[in-house]
Amino acid sequence: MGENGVRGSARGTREAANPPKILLVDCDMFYVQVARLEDPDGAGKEDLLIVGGSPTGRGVVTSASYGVREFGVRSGMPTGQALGLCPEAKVVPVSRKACSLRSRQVREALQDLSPVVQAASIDEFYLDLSGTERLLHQEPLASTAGRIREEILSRTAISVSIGGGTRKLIAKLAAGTAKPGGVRVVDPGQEEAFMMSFELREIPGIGPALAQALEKKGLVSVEDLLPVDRAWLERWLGPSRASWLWNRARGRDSSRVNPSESRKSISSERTFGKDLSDDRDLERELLRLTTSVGATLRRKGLRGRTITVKIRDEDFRTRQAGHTLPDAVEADATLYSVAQNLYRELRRKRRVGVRLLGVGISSLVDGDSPPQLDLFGGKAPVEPERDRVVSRVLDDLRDRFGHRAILPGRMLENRNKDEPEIERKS
DNA sequence: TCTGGGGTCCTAGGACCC
DNA sequence: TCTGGGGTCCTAGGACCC
Repeated sequence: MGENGVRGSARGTREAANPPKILLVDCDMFYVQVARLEDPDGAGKEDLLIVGGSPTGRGVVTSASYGVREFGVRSGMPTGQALGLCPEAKVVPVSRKACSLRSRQVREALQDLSPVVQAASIDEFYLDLSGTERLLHQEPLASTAGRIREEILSRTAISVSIGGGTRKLIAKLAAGTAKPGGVRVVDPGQEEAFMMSFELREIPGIGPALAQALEKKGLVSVEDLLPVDRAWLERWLGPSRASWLWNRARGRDSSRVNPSESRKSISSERTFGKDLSDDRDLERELLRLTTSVGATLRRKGLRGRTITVKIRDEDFRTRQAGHTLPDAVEADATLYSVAQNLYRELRRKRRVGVRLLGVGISSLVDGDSPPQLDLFGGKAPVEPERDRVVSRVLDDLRDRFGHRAILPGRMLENRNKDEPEIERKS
């Protein structure tokens, strides 16, 4: 946090001589690009393209082409509303598989070009090029960024925009001004001047809630905030949030480019086409979601201790319940028995129609790390080895015969007769 | 036209231990 | 019989991001 006393520190002195060189590589309307690349004759030929959920159901826009954005369409907007603004647009579904594949290709290409790469999201990557001056023969950062952009385009067919500066925050905001398909670097020392061109709500970390609270105090732009008395800010927001905001508005950000951010949680959730009330229906969905979370968990070689169930009621009120086990687990049987108890507890408290159901797992550890030992060694394991074996065998069968082939027992009764024949993958 | 799905981080209160 | 703080873990909720 406190970035203020940096001037006299070792870091400050080092930086004055050799300022950090941070880039943010941001894929332009990523989901739209991927949809076009996957279907060059269909989506590839549409100028007005929306990627997202179905307009008749409860879908929202994941990403829209620039042509569509001119009509005021934004991501997160209900697809029906988007079509109201831009009736000519074509809507196609998101292909998560294709998107993660393309994302990985971009990341791998960047890793060939830069020593330190951090994936910040599916379509954003931070690069730290500090200390590469000799390697790059003192090439200006903007030229390096331009070369990286061209290289990524030719190797992955994905167009990116790149922002650069001495801080992640500066690089991120600069990338936003470079879109689409451009490069923008803020020179060292120009950070505060650069920040002056933004409204507070454009600063990453200032969302709708804080932006609105600031606006009520008459603070809309960065310029509005700079002269504000720091002590007043602390009385209003508390010391920690005040200092965060104080620094952000000045372009100060102490976070580093960290290539090895490990995953903290895995979850799966679903909004139903129509609200569900029947517990049998809901528990069947719960089982599906749990199995999906379990499969991801095991595929990544992880186990987890905390299981969470989330319900969004028909009135959009969201409730959550969680339980932490003494040992990390991975088998569907364990996950489901905990999830079912949590689900029933939530339903006992409030029984109305359910719009969304979700299951998550956190407190993750490597699957091969030893279980927590208790001093007397006599504790029964939370999860029988047999259950783990069963889950892994089912994972393997699903891999070979498709995920519809093996459904949990309770689901078999409800299998639809007109589902496609089981396909054998090569 | 009502509001997706995948995440991260922070806060605050209570339990529990020393 | 009464009275401490500090640290850590767990839980629920909420803000925020893409």
